[in-house]
Amino acid sequence: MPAHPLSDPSRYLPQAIEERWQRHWRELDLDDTPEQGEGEPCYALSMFPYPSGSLHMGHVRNYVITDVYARVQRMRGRRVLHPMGWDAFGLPAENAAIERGVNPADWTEQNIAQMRSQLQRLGLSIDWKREIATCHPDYYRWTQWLFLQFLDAGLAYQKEASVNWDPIDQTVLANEQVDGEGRSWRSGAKVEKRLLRQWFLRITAYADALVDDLPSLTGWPERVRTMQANWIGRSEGAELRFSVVAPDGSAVAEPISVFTTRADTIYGATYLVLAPDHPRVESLTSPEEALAVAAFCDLVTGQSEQERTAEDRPKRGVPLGSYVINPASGAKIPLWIADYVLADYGTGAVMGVPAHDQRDFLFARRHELPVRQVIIPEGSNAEAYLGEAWTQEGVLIESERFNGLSSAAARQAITAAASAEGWGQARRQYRLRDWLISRQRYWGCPIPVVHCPSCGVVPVPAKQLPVELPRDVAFSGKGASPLAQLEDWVNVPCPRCQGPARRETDTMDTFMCSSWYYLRYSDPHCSTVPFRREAVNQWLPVDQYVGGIEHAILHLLYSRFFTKVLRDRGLLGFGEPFERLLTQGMVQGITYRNPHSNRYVAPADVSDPNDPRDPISGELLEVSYDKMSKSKYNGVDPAKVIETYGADTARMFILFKAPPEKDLEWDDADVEGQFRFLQRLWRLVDSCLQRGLTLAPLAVQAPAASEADRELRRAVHGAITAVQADLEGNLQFNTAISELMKLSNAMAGLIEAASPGVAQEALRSLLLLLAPFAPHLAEELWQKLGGDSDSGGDGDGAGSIHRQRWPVADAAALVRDTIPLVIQVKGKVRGSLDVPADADSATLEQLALASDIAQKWLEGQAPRRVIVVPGKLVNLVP
RNA sequence: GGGGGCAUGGCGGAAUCGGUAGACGCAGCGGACUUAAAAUCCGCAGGUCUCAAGACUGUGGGAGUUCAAGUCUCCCUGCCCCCA
Repeated sequence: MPAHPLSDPSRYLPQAIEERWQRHWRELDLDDTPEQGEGEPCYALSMFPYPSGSLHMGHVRNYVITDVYARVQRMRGRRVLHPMGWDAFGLPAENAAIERGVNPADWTEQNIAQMRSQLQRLGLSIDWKREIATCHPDYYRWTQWLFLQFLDAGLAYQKEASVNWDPIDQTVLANEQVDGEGRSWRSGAKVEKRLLRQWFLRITAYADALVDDLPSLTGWPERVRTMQANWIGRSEGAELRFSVVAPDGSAVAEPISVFTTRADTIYGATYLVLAPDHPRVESLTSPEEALAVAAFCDLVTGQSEQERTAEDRPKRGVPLGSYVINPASGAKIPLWIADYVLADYGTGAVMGVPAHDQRDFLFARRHELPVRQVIIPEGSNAEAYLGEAWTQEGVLIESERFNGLSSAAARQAITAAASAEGWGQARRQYRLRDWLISRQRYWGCPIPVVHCPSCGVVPVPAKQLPVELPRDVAFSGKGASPLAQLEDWVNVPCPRCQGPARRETDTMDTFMCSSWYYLRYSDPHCSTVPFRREAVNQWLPVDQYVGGIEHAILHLLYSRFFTKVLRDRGLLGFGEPFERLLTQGMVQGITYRNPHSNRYVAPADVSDPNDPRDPISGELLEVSYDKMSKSKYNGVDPAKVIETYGADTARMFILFKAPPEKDLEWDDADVEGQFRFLQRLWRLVDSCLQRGLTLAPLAVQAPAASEADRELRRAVHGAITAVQADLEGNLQFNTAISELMKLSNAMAGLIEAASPGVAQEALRSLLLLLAPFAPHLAEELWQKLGGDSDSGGDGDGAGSIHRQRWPVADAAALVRDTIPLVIQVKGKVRGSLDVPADADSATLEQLALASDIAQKWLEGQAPRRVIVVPGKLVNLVP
């Protein structure tokens, strides 16, 4: 008769132990942040989630990675801050309000409660006493306070701007929230251009600092640094001024400036183009062209920036009827407007050099403008010119005093001449533009200013913060922001003159809220300032930040910007928020697609995974691993996995299956395999207990002498060394876990033959190494073995394995008497030989030459050359 | 088009400095236990040839440097990501 599973002590039942230990740890306040005491502070941070209501595998991966890091650091004696919070403002809450009539605040709170309890089942060592949510007034009060800091510093301003308007969500989007096809990142709608008065943060003022500090971020992936540098897009060039000839032939006082990185091509400029919304278009349009120009401007207004600048689109434009003078050659060239020139990029005007710019070339050909070649490839002649733009560097021709110069030399010479003669100067240009932060939405942080007819924009005084979101609001989903419709809330006295005034009804981009949350965790309940200087300077910069690559530009750039501004305001003692960054890969689910019907099939409906067939038509299905999503039926619910296998298996699997930065393919069979490993550990400890082996102090310490003892100690200390190496530098959890498997395999074979002291050391080390990865099982086995009775004299050690110190490898245990020496002949491995570990090169050479292997392969000849790599191999070259 | 990255068994992935390629796991195969199955335990396993011992071959393809190349250099092909 088999024993009842629950009463069978030889079975590992995670459900029976995990909740119990989680309760025990809470009672011990195990995860509290030690504000004082010994040990270096260490800040381990995961990117906080949006409280959508359900935890997905991407979250699990993110938080487990950070948790293992945090637990290892604690065991190594550091004081660790490991907090969690909620990026809680945003559109889904408001959409829920519109669709289902629930209050966004209530909806969000419910979701937070649900996700928190799901997270807690993972056994994360998070200090929940420091939990924050960006939608709570005691948090967003400080977001508003920080906004006022930006306002005071001249870094927040309002501007009438052509903005990205999302017709579905009825709101304005930042450039970063519009994808390459001109669609909203959230609704997927084609974005339109609209002219509205908006709030901006002057991130461009920090463009240089944001680029220049990138090389110092050595703990960041190269990829992310490159992406940020490209996003900022700094280029060195020149601003050149063209004087203007009005349609009636008269000179105009104000010249037009262009920015170019190719000042060397100035003699090739045969026309000049303004953006259709450039402020001078109207005044420089001749009466004859007025109708065509107005029609063209109308056409362009409806297009997104991406549409206008796409390379594969025809370059459309119309002439204004005015002319400008090429400042270098003195030639009179026509002035045009074209859709591919953007008003807010550079000066809103570009010089057209068709011979040396592909876009200009296409435009010139379409509109029959002259092409004038002024650069030739070095070593060629002018005749070699083909029917395409020559966009590379070369040597100047047809450029008067600059003929014969190289492109690089000419850029300097021409810029210097322009500067001396007053028609230009060197200039830096950025792709980055100011950050649009206004949102015409309810569920966001209100912008704390009042518009007064007599005083203008007046900041809400700090002591009146927060400007609270009113709770009772009607959500129709149409027209203006719900806040704008609340007259009671909108109408307030001006803080300065007390006259009637109106509140700002825009709320902030949620990226504002998430640009400083990592500072708040240092003292999350402080009610006098957003963060105390001593607290942030103690804990920050963040030692290890973990999150998805999708934030490589948005969140990570904004956070760096905030940090630098706050440093310059004297509020922080550092200029970069995140010292080390790990961008974890996606979790992908097995995806079955019918290539004929183009429909997805749920894995549960596929009866034989080795021969996947459509359950209806019987057609062969295509198998791939894709990002988990509802529409592909390929999602795996973390709650179900925890229910079936326990949190420890989920944690181990997710860490073992792939290196953290790589995409991870979820595979049920591999999860099963991971569960089996934990069961083997359980049985290993169980069999030790059966034989009376525990972690209780031994009365007599027998000297470790047997071969089994030496071998076991070698395995133990080899594992400690290897795991240590995997956790330093790049966090290689996958190989760390494989080392644990190797150790457990070795112990299964050796522990019975080992003496009690050595066996104890092995058990103890295995469990300590396991503790960060599978905290519940490690604790259970530790307590079963009576580990606390052997807490090594550390008074703090009692109560939990998680208060123990990380094991230290004993180098002496790794020493071997003999090692296998590889014998190569002409670089090919021909065999190996056991040799004394401490043999010197000369001895190794002699041993190798005397070996049977050498006899066989050298056929009695003396080798021409012998290479000895001590401890590794001997290569004999005949 | 520009920038960045990747390519290793049936699969996920290992392999500090150039030094025994394929650790660890999944799937597979064989065996033990069992009436049987599951679970568990033991073993095999890159490919080709061979009864075997063994030999040859092998890290996307091609060249090069080296005593020695998955690792370094150049070229090509394919895939992924970012920006256009």
